[in-house]
Amino acid sequence: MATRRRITITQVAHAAGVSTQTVSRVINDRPDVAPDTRLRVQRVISQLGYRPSAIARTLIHQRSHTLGVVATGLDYYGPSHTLVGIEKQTRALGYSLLLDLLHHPETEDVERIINRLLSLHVDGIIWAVPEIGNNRAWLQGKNLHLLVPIIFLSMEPRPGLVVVSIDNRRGGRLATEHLIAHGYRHIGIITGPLDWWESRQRRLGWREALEAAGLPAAENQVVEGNWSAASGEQGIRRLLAQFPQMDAIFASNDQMALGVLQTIHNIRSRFPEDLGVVGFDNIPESAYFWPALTTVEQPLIKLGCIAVEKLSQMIDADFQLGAEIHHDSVYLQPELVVRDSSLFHWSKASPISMKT
Amino acid sequence: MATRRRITITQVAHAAGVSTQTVSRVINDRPDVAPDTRLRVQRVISQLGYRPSAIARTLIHQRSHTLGVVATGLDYYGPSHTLVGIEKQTRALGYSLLLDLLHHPETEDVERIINRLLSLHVDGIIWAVPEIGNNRAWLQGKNLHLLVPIIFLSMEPRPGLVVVSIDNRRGGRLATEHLIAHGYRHIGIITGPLDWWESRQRRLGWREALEAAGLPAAENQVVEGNWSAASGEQGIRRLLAQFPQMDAIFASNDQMALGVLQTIHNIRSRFPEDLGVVGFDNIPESAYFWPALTTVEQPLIKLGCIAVEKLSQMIDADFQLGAEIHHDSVYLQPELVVRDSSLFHWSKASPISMKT
DNA sequence: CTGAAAGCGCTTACAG
DNA sequence: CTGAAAGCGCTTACAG
Repeated sequence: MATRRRITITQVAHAAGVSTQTVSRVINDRPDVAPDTRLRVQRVISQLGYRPSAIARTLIHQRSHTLGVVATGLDYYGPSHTLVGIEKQTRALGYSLLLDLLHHPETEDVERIINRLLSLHVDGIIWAVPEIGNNRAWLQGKNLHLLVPIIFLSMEPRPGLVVVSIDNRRGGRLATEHLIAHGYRHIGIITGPLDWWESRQRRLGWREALEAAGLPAAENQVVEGNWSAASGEQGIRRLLAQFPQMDAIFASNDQMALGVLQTIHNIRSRFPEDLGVVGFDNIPESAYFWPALTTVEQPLIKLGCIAVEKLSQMIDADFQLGAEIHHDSVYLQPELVVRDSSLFHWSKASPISMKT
Repeated sequence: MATRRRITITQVAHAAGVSTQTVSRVINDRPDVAPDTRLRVQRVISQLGYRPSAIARTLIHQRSHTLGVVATGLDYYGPSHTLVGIEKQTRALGYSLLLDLLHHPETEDVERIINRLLSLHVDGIIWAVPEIGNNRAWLQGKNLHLLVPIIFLSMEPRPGLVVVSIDNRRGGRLATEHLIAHGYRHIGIITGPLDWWESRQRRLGWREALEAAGLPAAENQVVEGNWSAASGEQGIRRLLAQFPQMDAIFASNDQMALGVLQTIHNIRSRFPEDLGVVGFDNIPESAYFWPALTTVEQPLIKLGCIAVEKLSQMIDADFQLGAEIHHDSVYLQPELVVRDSSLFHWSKASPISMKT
């Protein structure tokens, strides 16, 4: 075993009968090498299968061309989709990606993770963990900037931090305004867990839309879910009890909306003639719910891309490779996707949903 | 800018008035350090916020404690769930994870990716890309073993390679046997893309079950999908036309099953009284489809964990840290999850699906 | 118990 | 156009 040996520049130099500097010049495409020398070296390189060590280069250049991403909840559509965007742009900009998943995003020991990332010389960090409860407390007193450029996803803007978020509040407003525009007047909400910043933002949007329309937005119209379809089911049952005049519901994600739809089918006492339903996320499945779900689409891939893009600019500025840029936080706008679930009498509809 | 400076061992040594060796001994918990020296050094370390460079250590030890994972399709449940398992076990074993996503898993230039991973000194690679068409051709002629330990997920076993897979064939059989046991006799299938090895395995299981029961498994019972709900819809429509006596259907994943369910609702000409439906994957949503979907659950987290576990053993053997182990390929067994969609007359059911 | 020397794989001045 | 020397941050023998 372990006949596995890394070919080094020294071996290449030796085999080609030149110094390591010359090999280095060839690798890095420097012009100051005699054409035949270059050719000879190149031949030896491909013959030996020489691969320059990025690790050694990191040590010299004090730059690893590696980014660290800290994420969580990859079993949900939002986080995994965001990660795809992050990875894509990371690669496009020539970086490698170190992945860290939190299993307890509210409580996990953040210190240890950052330390590991720093010991690996990452050039920057993407903090893709949702803001939950007090899980930003570790930011207090820390002077992160002095350690490494870092960009945050989906959290409340804070002075001194660069944050890229979806405008969840706007999303909640879009969903609710749509329902109002279609004649619904008694609109309940199943929120996400309310210690999530994003959940509160969506609820805020819901409330603003109702108030702007002069409609009630009372406590009995609100139920808290936990993003799961099961909590959507519990939510709708509770709402039916405490808000019987309800004629529409904004579920804060598509899974919970799905739970609502199934429950309506199962109960089939009062509806389903006239309960409007809007979700949030536009997961690929939602177009095939029964009825097809009206929902709010978030530009998640774009979110990941822009985060990496900005982080890269911060890094470059740090290395003085680019102009000094002012780094503002950014909000990306979600979009409403209208389908059958928010149109009156969808349950009777059949031509509406027919595809060819 | 760039007042950001990494604290080095030299600075710590200087500040503590000792040599770098002594600092090194303290960091690595060596016993041969005078108690007061140790204390003094430790204090300087935490005061300065010194973080030993994993990069420098990699160079010396010829071991990075980093694994590379090459994956794809993270927007689907299977791949992202598998990644969660991989990351979890990677962390548990003290490794870091370098993530590479392929955007064109059938054609992408694999050489470049492996080269990058090798230049980053990964200790091992997890190849979590499904086997599609000829996308294992690059294995030919390569002596990967000589480069780095590598483990493959979900592909046809090949001599000399270590592979960990879900037993998709068994899964297809489970699904079909279940339908047969519940009285269905004319069972169609919507397969995944047939250039996927996993799709073919699931179809094989379907066929075996039918043949074992003396039931027909003819070409007109088979339609090829592409994993999307939309292709499920197209699939069921085609099947209805070419296999009109069909009374049940095995959709090779839950998304396609969802497309089937919605289409049945939309058409509502012949059924839905009596079409049994079974999916594959057990995505969290499937319990809330209408009707709740019977499906086949794959132990994906476990798949990821076991892959990393085995890879780690291969690495240790390579470094002669452990005994020489014989590395067999492994099949993990999926399990059937029975819900309403495969029980007669589910569409009339309501008490069945009632939850409290 | 402690430290001067050499080296991991590479690159950056510097000298010729 | 080319190479000997020094160094990135750390550790491993080796000597005391």
